Amino acid sequence: MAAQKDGLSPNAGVSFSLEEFIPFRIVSLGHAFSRRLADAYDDEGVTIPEWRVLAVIAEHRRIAARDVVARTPMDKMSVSRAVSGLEHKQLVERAPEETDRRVAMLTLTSHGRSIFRRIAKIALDYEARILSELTVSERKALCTSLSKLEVGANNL
Amino acid sequence: MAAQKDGLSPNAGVSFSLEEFIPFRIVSLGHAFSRRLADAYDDEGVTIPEWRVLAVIAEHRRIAARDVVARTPMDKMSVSRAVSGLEHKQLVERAPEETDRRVAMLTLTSHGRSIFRRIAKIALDYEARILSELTVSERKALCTSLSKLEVGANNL
DNA sequence: GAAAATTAGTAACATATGTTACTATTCAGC
DNA sequence: GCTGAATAGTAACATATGTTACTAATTTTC
Repeated sequence: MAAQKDGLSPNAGVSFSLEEFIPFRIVSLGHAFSRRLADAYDDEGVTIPEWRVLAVIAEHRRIAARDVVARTPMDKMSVSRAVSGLEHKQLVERAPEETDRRVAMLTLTSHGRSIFRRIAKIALDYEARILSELTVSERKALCTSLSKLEVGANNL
Repeated sequence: MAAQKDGLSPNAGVSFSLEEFIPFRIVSLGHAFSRRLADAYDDEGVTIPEWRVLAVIAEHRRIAARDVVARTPMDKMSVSRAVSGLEHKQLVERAPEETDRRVAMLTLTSHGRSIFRRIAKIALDYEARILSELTVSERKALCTSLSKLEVGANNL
């Protein structure tokens, strides 16, 4: 199991195992979550980026697209596309801002709110189920570690 | 900060904050890692899926494409494409298996090994830097929590 | 207060990724 | 040992995502 260090080893001098590489494990875990949650989105006819935008608008009630960009890892093009899709499905409304006509404030329609609630319910249930595998102290440790990693990921 | 529970709240009855939703935080963290590590791949002219395949071959010395599929969250088409790319760049060689001519065994060329070592070095350095933000016990707890979540993500 | 720089958002293009269906080969059952 | 199911891998297509460059509105600077 220990890595060979002789010159014949394909990875001579570097002991690297993808399956033990933490960033890879975290990315893979994220994929697994996404795949699982996709069922909930699909059932409601909503894509992943659309769901994210929906959730951010729901949380803030009224928010400009650029502020959605600031609160997610999505770029402004993804947000633009997601908003168009949501508007088409009549889940979101754009209200041009009088004081700055470049920005449009986004709000949910009542249909948008009910879709949001249905997906959020499923998402929270799923989160609760997977977290229930952890002890309370493990859960707390995970949260603080995630916070530290979030900071470090972008600054180190 | 507490969610309103009256009927006027856009998320009445559901207290959901995307930024606090653990699966979302893990996906976002994965994106941040990928973005950071992409610099190392780009410098060597290798894509993310190609790097993953490279790493798995390096670890096993000699492995069939289907077994790469089994060891990563990639589907067989992604692996097929990555292998083609790596073969084109002469980082990987395919050797048709005599006992079953459907499968081709993959090995690294010496050039492939040196590229692998360079990227692995950068990746391990990056991992070490971000993990250095955690205490030893936090690191251990993270590993066990990740293992539990990996199991739960696909089964719950 | 006009010209230059900045910002919000989108269009158009290129690239990447997922999906379906196919070929070639091997395996299983009879 | 022949027929039907299974497997490894890929081609061709559809969809999604990232990138660049643009428009329109606003702010800044002189």
